[in-house]
Amino acid sequence: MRLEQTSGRPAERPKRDRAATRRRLLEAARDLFSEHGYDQVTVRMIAGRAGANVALVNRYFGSKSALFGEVLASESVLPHVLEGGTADLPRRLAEHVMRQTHPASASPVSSILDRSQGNPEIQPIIRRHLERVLIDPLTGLLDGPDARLRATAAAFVLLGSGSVRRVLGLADLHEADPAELTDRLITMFEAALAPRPLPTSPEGEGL
Amino acid sequence: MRLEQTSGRPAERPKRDRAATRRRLLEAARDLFSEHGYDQVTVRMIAGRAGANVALVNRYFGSKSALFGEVLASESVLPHVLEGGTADLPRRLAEHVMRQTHPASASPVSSILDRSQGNPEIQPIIRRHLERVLIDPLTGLLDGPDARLRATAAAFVLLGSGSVRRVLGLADLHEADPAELTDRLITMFEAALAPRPLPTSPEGEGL
DNA sequence: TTGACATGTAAACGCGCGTATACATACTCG
DNA sequence: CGAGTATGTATACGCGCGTTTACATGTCAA
Repeated sequence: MRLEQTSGRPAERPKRDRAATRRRLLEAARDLFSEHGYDQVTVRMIAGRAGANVALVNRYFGSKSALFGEVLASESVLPHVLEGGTADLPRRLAEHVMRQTHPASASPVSSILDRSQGNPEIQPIIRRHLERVLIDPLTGLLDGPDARLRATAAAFVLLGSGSVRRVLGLADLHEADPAELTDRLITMFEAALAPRPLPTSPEGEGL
Repeated sequence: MRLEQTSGRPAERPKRDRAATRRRLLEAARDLFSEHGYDQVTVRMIAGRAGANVALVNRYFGSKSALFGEVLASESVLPHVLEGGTADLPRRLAEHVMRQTHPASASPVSSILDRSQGNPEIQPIIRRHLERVLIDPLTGLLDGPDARLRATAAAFVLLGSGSVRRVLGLADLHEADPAELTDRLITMFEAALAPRPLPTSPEGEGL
């Protein structure tokens, strides 16, 4: 009774294509959430961009927040950053942050998380996603004590760069020498992730 | 029936007291914005807590967003953190972050900024405030090159800790040894603020 | 005392939102 | 074909929001 075709060959898609419409809605939602954040995007905007009717959002996803959850579930925040062991991890994290400073290469989910943190309705969704794709894998990657704390400290920098991008804008970041900013981020991630806190500089080292 | 005639001493406040009402509205707004963030607070909630009529919000402040701006302007984010030179600065910043992890001692404005970053209507207000009370003073405090970039890198950690608090919650932070987390934050701020990027660890140092 | 003004109140406006309902049309298959 | 269903559409509901308007009442000076 479903749309399972009984024949072996792929049937011609009908003009009315549930799967395709659903996919278009999901992609439209991803793009819009990524650009404007959850609260600023209306279901009518999503339907409009997908070329679909508003009611289909609720028909296919149940609610706006459920659609948001599906968008997050369908994407991964840190594509390859967490693969490859810990040797080069601070550098890979730093380069990930640098990548987010160019909208063209920023990952949609990073932008979504940057821009959608306000609404309490989706806070548990965001929290679970962040733990699932960032905190938990990163914790698992780390040896030594306090792995979860160290992963959380690294999240300070990752999420903080998002706040800075959104609130302060990209101008300051683009004026900087990318190599130097990368190096600075690497040492910040090293300080966050080190098994034990790194020794602090002698007081008064000139800043 | 005037009991209090005009006299030399400060007259009794009238039952209808513009200044006091305004102040109550401002304080109610500060508390509510701090607890729930801009979007989640309605002008009716503010008026209710202040024991005032809704229309007075607009009469005295013009609009909800203007009231928000006044709240920010009336408070300082980093009370004494930026006073006292650079010698102990990373430690003072780290301790400021630690203080925010206990709601009782968190500064209202930090909470407001944590929770109100989504709405584009107030984004310029937040941006200006953050530059005025954080980025600019911090930049001025730093010697050496790239002062503004280094201040921005420190803002990564400051704002990131806010995101983590709001999204991930305080549980992970409270489970940690405060002294160790403080030390870790100190080294992270040192890495952010150092005149030149600190040397990176030899690759493969065990994480 | 009285009239003008400052302050506070009550009620509604207009809007956009997420969502639900009732209907229309394309497709499938006996 | 023709019934039955999957898919899409048009429209409205109900609500809460920020804001505005019209009015009431306390205050103070002349």
